[in-house]
Amino acid sequence: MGAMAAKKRISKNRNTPTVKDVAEKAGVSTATVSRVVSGGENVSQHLIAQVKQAIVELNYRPSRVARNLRVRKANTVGLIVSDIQNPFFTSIMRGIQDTLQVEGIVLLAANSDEDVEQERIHLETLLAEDVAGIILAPASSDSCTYADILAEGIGIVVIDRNPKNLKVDSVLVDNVSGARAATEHLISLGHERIGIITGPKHISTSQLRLEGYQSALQDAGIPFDPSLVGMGNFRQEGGYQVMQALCSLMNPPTAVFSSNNVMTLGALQAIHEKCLRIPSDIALVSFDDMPWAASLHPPLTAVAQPTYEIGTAAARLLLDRVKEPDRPTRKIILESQLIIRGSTVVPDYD
Amino acid sequence: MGAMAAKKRISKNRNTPTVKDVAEKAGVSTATVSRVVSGGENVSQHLIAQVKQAIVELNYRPSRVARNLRVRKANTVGLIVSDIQNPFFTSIMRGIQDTLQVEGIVLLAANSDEDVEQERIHLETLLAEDVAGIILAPASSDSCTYADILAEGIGIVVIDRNPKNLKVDSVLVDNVSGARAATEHLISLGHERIGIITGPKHISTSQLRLEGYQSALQDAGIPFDPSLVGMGNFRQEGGYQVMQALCSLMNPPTAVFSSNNVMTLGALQAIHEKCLRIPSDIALVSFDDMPWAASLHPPLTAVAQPTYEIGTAAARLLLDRVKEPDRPTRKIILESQLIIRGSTVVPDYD
DNA sequence: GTGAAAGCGCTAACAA
DNA sequence: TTGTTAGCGCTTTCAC
Repeated sequence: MGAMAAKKRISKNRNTPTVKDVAEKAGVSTATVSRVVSGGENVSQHLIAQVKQAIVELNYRPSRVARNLRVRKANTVGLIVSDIQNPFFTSIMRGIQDTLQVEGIVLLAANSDEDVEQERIHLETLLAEDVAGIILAPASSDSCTYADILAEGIGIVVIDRNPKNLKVDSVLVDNVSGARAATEHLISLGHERIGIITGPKHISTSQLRLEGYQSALQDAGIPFDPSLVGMGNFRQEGGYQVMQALCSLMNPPTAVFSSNNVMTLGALQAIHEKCLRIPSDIALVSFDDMPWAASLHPPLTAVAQPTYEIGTAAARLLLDRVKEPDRPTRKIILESQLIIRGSTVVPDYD
Repeated sequence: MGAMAAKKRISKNRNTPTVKDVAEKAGVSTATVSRVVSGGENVSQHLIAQVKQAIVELNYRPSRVARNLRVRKANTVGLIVSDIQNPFFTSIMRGIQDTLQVEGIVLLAANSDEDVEQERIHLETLLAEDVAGIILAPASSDSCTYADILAEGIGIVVIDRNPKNLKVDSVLVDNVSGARAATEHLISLGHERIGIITGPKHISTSQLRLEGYQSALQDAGIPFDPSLVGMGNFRQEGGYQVMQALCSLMNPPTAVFSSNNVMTLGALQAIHEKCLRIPSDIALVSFDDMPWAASLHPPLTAVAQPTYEIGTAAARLLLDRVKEPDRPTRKIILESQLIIRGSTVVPDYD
């Protein structure tokens, strides 16, 4: 009975105490410990104090995974993006984390590298990991790819891209109108030969941005010239190569719309190498506003996407879905915003 | 016995099948199912086939969390960085993920925002989440902050920064020599008034980079001028403000060393606003090489850190530590590399 | 108000 | 080779 009894009673080899240890130390049952941990409803003040002390003394920390197993409820959410290094996605991730943290949910982050096979592996892993739900920037536009995942009955929300016919919650940006705004801006400045650096055909955002570009041209009565369209790969080299090609045209464009942020970096390199001046020799607009855009010389005109909000909205949709699995699916479309800077317009000095 | 018996036997309300369901369907015990799932040792071909078929038919997927609970072994690792949006950290994260994925380990990523309190919350969460280990870019240089975490007996490796007297594995970059190389480079170009934008005093990398800067000056016999030292906050505005201040000096520097990538973005803005030319009016070197560095005009001279390797090394250290908790701690110091571009040197056109 | 006991999905002795 | 059983750490009826 001596409180000083030199009893080192730690369950198992690992030295982390369990409910059992706490119960023993406090002289109560594990049920009581559990009650105290979860708020102390229906427990006498007396025992609460006793248990709390034992908890402190043992430095007890309840295992969430054991709890989750018991209550059949996960507190993890999975995220799969195509490029974790792209500021577009990290900002989204930030929004997701901030929203989930409030609910005590942690994020398992994975990277598909735009590769359907990798994506599939990660999806499997996350399912096996018993996540509460998954937020996904799909690498494939083919909804069949995700058919069996959906059959799994797990909450899923797609962001940025939306595979056709996929019946899930989604958070998207109005790519068409964003691209149209960018193109119209160039047209309003008097440009008529406007190039575009597009992304891979199979990615919906590429298609939609091209669509916006084309519709702006059409509305302005400017004929569409296929030679001004260069397909990049959403990577830096892609932007570089396409821009080089555009500049080498017999009749090069006077302005270019780059439909993704990292391709813009490549495009800039090509422009600098050719010693062209922005915007006088060539004007440039980019889809995606990035932290470095304002630090360029001249600063970059860009279509800003509400990245952080995409993240918070997606997280919220997922939480709702988990709570209410049978609710009708929702599609949230956020607006982009054209931010005009020096890469298209020479600033007035009055 | 009819295979067509319309028995919908799914355990629990959630419709995901368990070992039990598979066992029942295959007409074997759960133990056999478990054996088949884990490789099929000591199971007859006959039953293996039977079980596998049941698994496919039910679309069974073993719960890793249940498994982990049973075998007392986690397959998650936690990562806490101070800014998940900083390319420096995303690249590290990439290295970590690529290394862990091979071992079937998934990453729980969290963001401390350079805030000790947030960091503490995340540490607690990760511990409760029963992670196998934690990779941490510490927000505090005070090792006391982490004392009780270490007492937890969990594997932990720190990256980028190293709190004094903290006995854990670490992966660091040689900040002093990196900063010295940058400064020496400027000196070799004939600069004598060299400014520096430092980070917060309490972050070790700030101190060390300042140290490298000072030692280079000293070696060159250039007196240290405190008015040329401006303390930023490792954020963009910080770099902007410090650069503005430096440029407004009676006798402004002819070159500046910015000791962190995002502050460099702010510095660039300030330089452009003042319509100064790089490198003729002011030369600029940055610690951290970033994807956009080569796309600037002129491209940015920078001290490149082996970010991806930091990640892989940290992951490897952690895996080793988990396997062998009592091994002596190791400190890995990686070299940085000065990449000379146009922001310090006008390229030759021969 | 409190405890005993069952069980979440899984694995690992131990028996057979 | 296969099944029975106990138990990982936790919560939650159900008795008392």
